Order: sequence, then C-alpha cells, then structure tokens
Amino acid sequence: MDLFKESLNRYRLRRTGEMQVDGLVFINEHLLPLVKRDKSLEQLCAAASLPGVVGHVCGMPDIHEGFGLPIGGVMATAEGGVISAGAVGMDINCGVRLLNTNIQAKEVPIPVLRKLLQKIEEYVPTGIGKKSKHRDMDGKIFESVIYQGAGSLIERGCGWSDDLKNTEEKGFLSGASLEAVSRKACERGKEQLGTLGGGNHFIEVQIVEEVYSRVEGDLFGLLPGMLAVMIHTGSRGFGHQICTDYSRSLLGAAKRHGIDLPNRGLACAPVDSKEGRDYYAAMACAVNYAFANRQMITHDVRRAFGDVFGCPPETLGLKLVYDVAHNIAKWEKHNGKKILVHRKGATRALPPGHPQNPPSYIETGHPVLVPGSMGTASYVLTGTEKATESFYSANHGAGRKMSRKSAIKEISRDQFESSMMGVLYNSRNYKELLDEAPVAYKDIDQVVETLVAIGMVRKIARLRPLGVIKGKD
DNA sequence: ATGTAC
Repeated sequence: MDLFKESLNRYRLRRTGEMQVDGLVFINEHLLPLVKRDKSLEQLCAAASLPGVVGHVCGMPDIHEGFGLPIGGVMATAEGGVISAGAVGMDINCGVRLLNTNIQAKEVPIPVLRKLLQKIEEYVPTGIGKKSKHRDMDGKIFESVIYQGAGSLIERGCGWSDDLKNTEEKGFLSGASLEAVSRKACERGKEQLGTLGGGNHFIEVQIVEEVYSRVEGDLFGLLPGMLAVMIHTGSRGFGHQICTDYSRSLLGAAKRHGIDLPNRGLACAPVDSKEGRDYYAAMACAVNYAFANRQMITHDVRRAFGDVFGCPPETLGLKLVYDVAHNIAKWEKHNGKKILVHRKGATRALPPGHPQNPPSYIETGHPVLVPGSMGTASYVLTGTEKATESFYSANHGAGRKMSRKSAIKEISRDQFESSMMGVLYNSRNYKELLDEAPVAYKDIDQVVETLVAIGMVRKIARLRPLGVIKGKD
C-alpha cells in the first residue's frame, strides 16, 4: 500500500494494481496509527477498484474497518458505474438530528433532568429488537412512511411543518419501491417505527457549551448555556434486513455482470441494471423509514418535555436544527456531473451558497451534526468550498478505536465510570454499556480538528452531554 | 448496526 503525506492532514493512497482512482485520507499524525491497526485503508483501496468509481475514494479522520467500505468512507460512482450495499452500510440512513430549546441548563436541576430522561424512555423504546409503542402506525401508515418519509408523520400530527425543511432531502428520497423489498424486511419494519435501537444509537440531553461563531449559532438557535437534544438512530431492522438481502443478491449480480469483486462486502451491480435499480429502490425505502423514525422520536421527545415542564412543547423551543444522514447513497451533481455518492459513516457538508441547502441556511451552509461517543462532546459544524475532494463530506463522529469485543474485555469499571463523570445515563449495570464506552472511541476533538485545520469544515458549536439514553437489552 | 443463523 502506497500512502504518503501530500499536505497538512491529507494523505494520498496512490493507485496500484486494480485501483481505478487514488484514495485520499484526511487524518492527522495522532490518529493515523489507530487507523493503521485495522484494515480500513486496504478497504479503501479495494473500493477504488470498483467499476465506474470517480474522483477519489475518501477516508475521513474517524475511519475504521467495516463490512465492505470502511466506516468513515466516501465513494462516488459515475452513471454506468456500480452501486454497492456494503458502501452504504447495514444501518441505511443511520443519522442524527438536533433539537434546540429555549431552556437554560442551569435552571434544570438534576432530579428534573433525571425525570426528563425517564419520560423520554417511557415514550421511546430502546434496545435491540424493541417494538414500537405507536401501534396505530402499522399497515397503511407504514406504506406512506416508505414513500413519503418524515412528511407522512408530520401530516398525521407527529411533528411541526418546519421540521421538513430542516431535514436533509426534506426527509424523503424519491425512487422508493416496496416491490424491491422482501416481506421479511417489511414485517420487521412495521413494528419498529419510533424506536431507538442499540449500539451507538442514543438520545442525549446536552448543554451548548461553546459557540465558536455567533452568526451561525444564532441562526441555528444554539446559544451558550441552553439545553439541546440530539437523536442518533437509523432504519432499525428494516434497513438491516434490506442490506442483508441485497448483500447476497448483489454477489450474484456482480458475477452475472462480469464484475471482479475485491471482497464480498463490496458486492455491487451496475446502477442501471435490474439488481442495481432494485437495490436503490429498496435503499430509498429504508432512507425514508429512517427519516420517519427520527421524526417519530422527535415527536415523543417533545411530548416528554411538555409533560415534565408542564407546558406545550412549542413554548420550550424544541425546533429541529437539522437532520443529517450518515449512511446513504445519493445522486448529486459535482463539477457539472451527476454521480452516485456513497457515504458510509460520513456526513454531507454543503458549503455556503450551495443550492441544495435549505433556504434558511443558504448563507451559512446547513448544520453538520457530528456526535461524539457517549460521555464526550458533540459538534455542530458547517461545510466549506474546500471539501470538493470529498464531494462535500465530513466525518460522522469520533469513530471506534476498539472493537466491541475488546472494549468489553479490556475496559475496567473505574475507567468507565471516570469517563462518564457528570453525565447521567440509563443503566445501573455499567457492563452493558462497556462496548460504547468513551475510551473505545477516538478523541472527537482530534477528529474534528483534523478537518478544521485543513479548512474543510468550520466549528460552530460544541455540545456536552448532561444525560444520555442508550439502547440496552 | 442487527430478533448476532441459511
């Protein structure tokens, strides 16, 4: 593997062997050794060998090994190129949304915060395999969610009209078709709308700890000392099943279309083939489902705030700052060409003035939401014109540095508890949260500063967790 | 990430 430093925090993986394009890795000296311990750079090289890949295959500073494309990877293909399920990820449209509030954190004593977390948990089922409490949301409503995304729920009173304009793609991707989705996936999906899930998914009550740029902070409704709520979840068992189904069928498709796969995780088919079109249609279903899932949880979080503070939720602010997808493939125009950008553990980060920004954020660029690990800070960023090489993408979080298995084995109780000082969390048994312990993740400040130093993103605000809800069994 | 199994 031929990796060399080209400029500050920017490394080139030069084309060798089957690679069609170079790779670019945005990383600093502190993070690079962590990345070299796993197979993520090899996985970038493998992705660079797929037919029709264009530009550079990119690695973000939070990159780590995944199934197919590494998490923290961006791969774009041209019309006539391929689409790959493993380059989107298991959790299709895993993403983050942020709500602001007009509540001063210092006015909320710990017992009230605890009550708030309990009330949210009462409304939002958390953990693997959990089912929706919105039993009225199955059947017909499932179908409208699949085709209309978050808007379908807002029409039904589970949200405010402004929510949609502050959601990436207005909460819906066109081209969805349930005909491309297995019955099994639908059965799983129907039962899980409005559930959090497990793993790195969370709902956090945060304090706006620092605002770096007043103009954007004011525009996003993020003022120092105020409470905010961050929601991190995706398409649950629905998207997972779709990825599982297509990872298999795309293997056969690749073979039929004469594509020599570097590994099974990158199973793919030409975008204009039957299999490629079907995967896109199924992925769009899961994208819309995930936007709706975050919308439903938003609705439940607002209800919980209203209950605990004893007033209508809209009097507490609770406006949707933004909602971004972290795992998605989308047709976008770059340099005048229509390309299919696969982002897996990467966030779109449009620069100011870009027409795809919502009108209210056109002057600044939309908020880029980057969650830290449980117990550590999250960031709100904006994109810049310098991120053209990554197709206007930024990192999606801190990124793991330990596997779940080794985290459970190696992290002590003392280490866990000291890393969670000052943060409420919903478990008495620290062991069930060990795989998500802050020490299992890279340093979020290092990760964010890597891109800030290059000028690919700007810091707007830093949010510190006060209370976190994680999924557990 | 995930009813951690075809």
